[in-house]
Amino acid sequence: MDPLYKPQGVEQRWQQTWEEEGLYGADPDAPGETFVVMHPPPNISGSLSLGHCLQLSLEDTLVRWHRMRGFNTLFQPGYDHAGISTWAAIGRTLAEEGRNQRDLGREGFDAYVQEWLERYGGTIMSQFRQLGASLDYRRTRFTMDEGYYRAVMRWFVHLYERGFVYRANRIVNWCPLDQTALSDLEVEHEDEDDTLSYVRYPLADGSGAITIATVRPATILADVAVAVHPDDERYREFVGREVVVPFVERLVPVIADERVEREFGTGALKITPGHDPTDFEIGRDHGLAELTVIGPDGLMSDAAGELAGLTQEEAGRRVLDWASERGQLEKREHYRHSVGHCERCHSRVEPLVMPQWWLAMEELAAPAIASVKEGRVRFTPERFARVYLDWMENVRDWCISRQIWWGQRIPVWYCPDGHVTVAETEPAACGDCGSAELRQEEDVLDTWFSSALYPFATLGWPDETPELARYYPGSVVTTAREIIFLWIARMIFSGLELIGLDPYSDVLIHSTLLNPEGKRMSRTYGTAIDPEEALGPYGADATRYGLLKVTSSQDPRFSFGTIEEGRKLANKLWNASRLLLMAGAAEAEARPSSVEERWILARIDATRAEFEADLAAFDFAHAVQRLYRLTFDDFCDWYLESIKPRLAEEDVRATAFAALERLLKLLHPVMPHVTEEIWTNLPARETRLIVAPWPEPQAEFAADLHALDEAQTAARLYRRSGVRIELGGDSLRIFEAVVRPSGDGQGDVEAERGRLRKEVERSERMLANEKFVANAAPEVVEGERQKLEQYRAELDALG
RNA sequence: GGGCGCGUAGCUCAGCGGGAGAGCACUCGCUUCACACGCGAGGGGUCGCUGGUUCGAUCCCAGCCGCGCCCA
Repeated sequence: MDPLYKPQGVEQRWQQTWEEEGLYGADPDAPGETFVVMHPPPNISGSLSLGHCLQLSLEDTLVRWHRMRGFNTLFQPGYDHAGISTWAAIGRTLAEEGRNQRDLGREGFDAYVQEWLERYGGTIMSQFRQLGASLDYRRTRFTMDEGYYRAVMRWFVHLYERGFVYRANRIVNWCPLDQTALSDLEVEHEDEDDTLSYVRYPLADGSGAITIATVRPATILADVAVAVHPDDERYREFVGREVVVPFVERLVPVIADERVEREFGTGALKITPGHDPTDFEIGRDHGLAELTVIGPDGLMSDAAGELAGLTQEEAGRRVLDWASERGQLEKREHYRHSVGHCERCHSRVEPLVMPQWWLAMEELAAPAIASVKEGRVRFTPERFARVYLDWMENVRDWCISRQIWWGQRIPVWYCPDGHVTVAETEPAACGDCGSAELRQEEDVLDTWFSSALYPFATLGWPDETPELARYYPGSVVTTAREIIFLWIARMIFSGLELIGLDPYSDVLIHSTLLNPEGKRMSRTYGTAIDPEEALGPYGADATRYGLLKVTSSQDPRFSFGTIEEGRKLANKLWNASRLLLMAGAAEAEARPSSVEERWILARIDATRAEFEADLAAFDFAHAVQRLYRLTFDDFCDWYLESIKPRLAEEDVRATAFAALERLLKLLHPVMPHVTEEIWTNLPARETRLIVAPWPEPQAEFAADLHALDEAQTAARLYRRSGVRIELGGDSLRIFEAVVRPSGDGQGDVEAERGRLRKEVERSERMLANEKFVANAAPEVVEGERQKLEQYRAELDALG
């Protein structure tokens, strides 16, 4: 064994061995309580980031821990077709060649994306393996594979038959670049500088005018009303009268509606149901027409008459010029407001009225709200339950159709007579008229529509497979904050709707890793750190440790510091093991004959209990910190140093190996490779650590948990000042073995006395405060009294 | 506009009512027979600011000031 532990090579060897020996495999026929983690399937449109590694590290720690505890574990891998994301990514690649997706044709695009899939899909799975993630790779699923596709079709038809899916002409978020509708959740709001134009709309009878403020003057062409707040005194007399829309000179009514913000602009709002979501709702309630003057390409449409074909900016200028010439442009002012953008291509989203497929949410949401309210699904940290509930309780219908070619095609067929047939597979004839001339709906489904089925579609649903029976519902799902609505909420309601059970009991929202500058890691902005930068030089174990160490804060800035700490821990373990192995073989059996041996066994067991509690609470940062302290302080600094003089005794070595085995077991879920490598070097070791049983509680040595206190106190004093306090028996022996004191032990006694006198004074002052003694908790006062006694005793010991 | 989180040592972060902590970095000492990628010691902080509650506040409350995120 080399004095320096080098993870390179070792890690890969174990990853291969574990997988080849089938130790990652989930067996539905095997015994044991189940523990299931469905790893959120990454998009095939990219490679992994360190953020993914963090997520994978905490999942794998939980999975390995449960596997060792004898659970029947399934750690499910897969990847996501990621509809618009992949569509946009491929679009960017094609654009460099001067082409676009639609140039390829629908089949050509499918072929192109297959290549893409093999390339990125392969990279992703090899990155999973490189981190030591013990996923059952044989079960890798893809959200567009044949079985999964069938599940999505069943889901759609089910919802259609329940009356939840419907097609309607409503306002949608339209991405003019990707040429598709988006759901509300796929729109990013960003603040932008704009100009607010105040335009006068004359009353039809010429008796005055009403001024509105708009940032989109081009849409004036599609105005169908002006609205004011019903309680707004300024405009009360205008309600019910007609005004003339500038440029198009159309007569439209002035209406009253409570949704108008009185404080915005002049308090009068132009109503354009065809191009604004709020106006759309107001329009529907007032029975107004839905005129559109902007086309799917974001340019002015034919309906814009002489302005057809112009950009909105140019059209807006023309409209304002028109108003200005007639004295109807009152003023223009700077205005900063939030504008919707496509989250994938960042184009400005165009609200347009068009037919799309929708999922009615209210009835589906109700049981999913109850699951969280009643604690069947728990969020960690708890506050995210509130975030989930706030959204679910106000959830709006979900636009599920997309006008791209990548995704599950909506299973709806139309005949020439306009009849609609909905079926899981292509029907032979129209369900209404029997016509064989069927044309399938061109649209595909929102990628999240299929992701919603992940916890059971991966297990073979809608077939009744052994996997489905065994591994649904699952246990824990972990994800980033922004995925709560997109995925978590949808998995819960779809699981409840189709199977009647929540998909998991725990939702763990993990921290979002920032780059060292405090910016979000993003591959497109070049602010991401490639996992290879950590995995290459430090190895997977150190990377896992370092990432877990930092999961207690919400948005930690990435630094190599904690990974370096992990590397040190691996190296320390390695060398501690070398010490024991070089001392000679012995069977691993706890046969403690001295207090420090009983003490380390007690310390390991106490840490085991605390570590278990930490993991149960998903507190990985503290869990990992405990292992570091146990290894460095307890095991190496005190235990190994104190038994060194007796390592020739076989019983001492036997106990040491037993202790080391327990230590390795505790560390394995966090640092699987180095622990397995050491394990395999231990004498007479035949099993694999990955499937070795988790340590049972060991209470028989608990009485000695504090047995080294005296020696440790003496060591602190001696190391600080050179002063030796009188020790006897075991404490003296351990002190001398660990500290190896030299010199006369006189040291700076006077300085120590001074330090202790100060402590005594502080303590006495506190206890002399009647209000403290009267008001503080009794145990606090008692604690202070004991400290005072301790200081006085130490002062006496110095003579 | 609504909501949430975070400001603690040079850096990354713990602590969250009773004497300010860790790792890294820095200074000093030590080649000591597992590890010098080691061991030991040390310097370094008005715990963002201002009020309040309390015998006692980094911790609780309120208001500011910065940073970040989510929703609309």
